[in-house]
Amino acid sequence: MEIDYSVYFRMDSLHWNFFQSKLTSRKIKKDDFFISMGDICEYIGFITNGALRTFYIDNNGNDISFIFHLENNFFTDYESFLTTAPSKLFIQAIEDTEVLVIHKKDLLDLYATDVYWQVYGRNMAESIYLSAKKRVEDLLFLTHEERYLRLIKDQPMIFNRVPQKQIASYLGIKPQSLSRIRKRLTLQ
Amino acid sequence: MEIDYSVYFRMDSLHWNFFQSKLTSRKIKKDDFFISMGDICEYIGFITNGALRTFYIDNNGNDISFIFHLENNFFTDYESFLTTAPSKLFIQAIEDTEVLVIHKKDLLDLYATDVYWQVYGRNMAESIYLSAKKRVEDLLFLTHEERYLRLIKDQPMIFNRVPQKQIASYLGIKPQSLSRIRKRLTLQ
DNA sequence: CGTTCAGTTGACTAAGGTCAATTCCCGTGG
DNA sequence: CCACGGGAATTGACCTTAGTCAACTGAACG
Repeated sequence: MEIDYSVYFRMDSLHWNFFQSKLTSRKIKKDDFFISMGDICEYIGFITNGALRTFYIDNNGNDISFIFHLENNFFTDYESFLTTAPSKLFIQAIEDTEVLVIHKKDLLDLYATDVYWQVYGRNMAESIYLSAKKRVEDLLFLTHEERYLRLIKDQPMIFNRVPQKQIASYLGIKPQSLSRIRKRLTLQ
Repeated sequence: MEIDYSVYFRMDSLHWNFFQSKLTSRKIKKDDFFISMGDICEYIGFITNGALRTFYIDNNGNDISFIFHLENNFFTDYESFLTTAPSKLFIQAIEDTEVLVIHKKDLLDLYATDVYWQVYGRNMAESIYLSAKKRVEDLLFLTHEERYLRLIKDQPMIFNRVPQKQIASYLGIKPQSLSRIRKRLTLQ
């Protein structure tokens, strides 16, 4: 049984059939990297199975989670992809993962073929922007505790799949602090 | 003497001439609002003179600066513009300000006319994304003090033009804390 | 069975938040 | 021109919370 992913890509079946021919399937074993710092990211990917984590290693060697990607979601280092600059981050498989990827060259070809793909590309950039803006709002408005509670609400499945210290760095705090926040909440 | 803004818009003169015909000039007096919370933002603007500030009022009534816009830069509530949802923020003139604006309808018309404008729109979305991502990185990686120093480096002119408490909220701290950080730095 | 690493907990330190008083600056009106 | 009022900025005292360092627990895995 073949799963129809066109709904996730928001394409009608005509365009999907064409688009699908540009997609390559790839497996990434748990703990393997899709992108390492310094690489140039030439793909946009979609997870059909498994999970990835995007993270930074900062100047002090701290691992800082940027995004958790679960199945049926897109991922890429969009900055490196857009600017052809060396990536500042890592994308690593949290579990054995299967992805569909499209190469930048193929996407640019599509853009050149038909306005439909230009519109598609613009919508993609716009929706990626909206998620980044939401992240900024979270970081500006919410306390650490509120941020934790929101993550539970938005991505509850994450907590079964990634170690707590990686969640802590996503929230911008140390593992010890997250542990204390959790304790405080259970006592109430 | 008429100033040629085409360089800021990154357009060749042919497209600029056409685009310019869609632009409207508007004056915003100091302290007046370009957008208030609840409005739907239907314009993308460019500042030819003066300065604007985008900010939120959160649930507790706190004023939180989101972006400072100086002359020769674009501004909009891109989220409201894209989604046609009521704006969550305010855009207010810090000084008497002159702007050029294009209406969403006109921009969509342009998109429909020529792939050139589709590409233009995609590039715009992409570069807006990159600035939001940079903001996330700042908020995730830097201490308050480092964020303050980076702002001095990136937008030094801001400090002459907006009160310190508005800068504090941009950095995610209280005015008292910013005052103490400044003091700490002068003592060293 | 022992090693390893994540998570928890404790004691202490550092930093920001809160509340309040004071000073400074600037504009306005007498 | 001066006096006053109001808001911004600073400072102090105190509180709350996160960071740090270290010890301990527990589960996973070889």
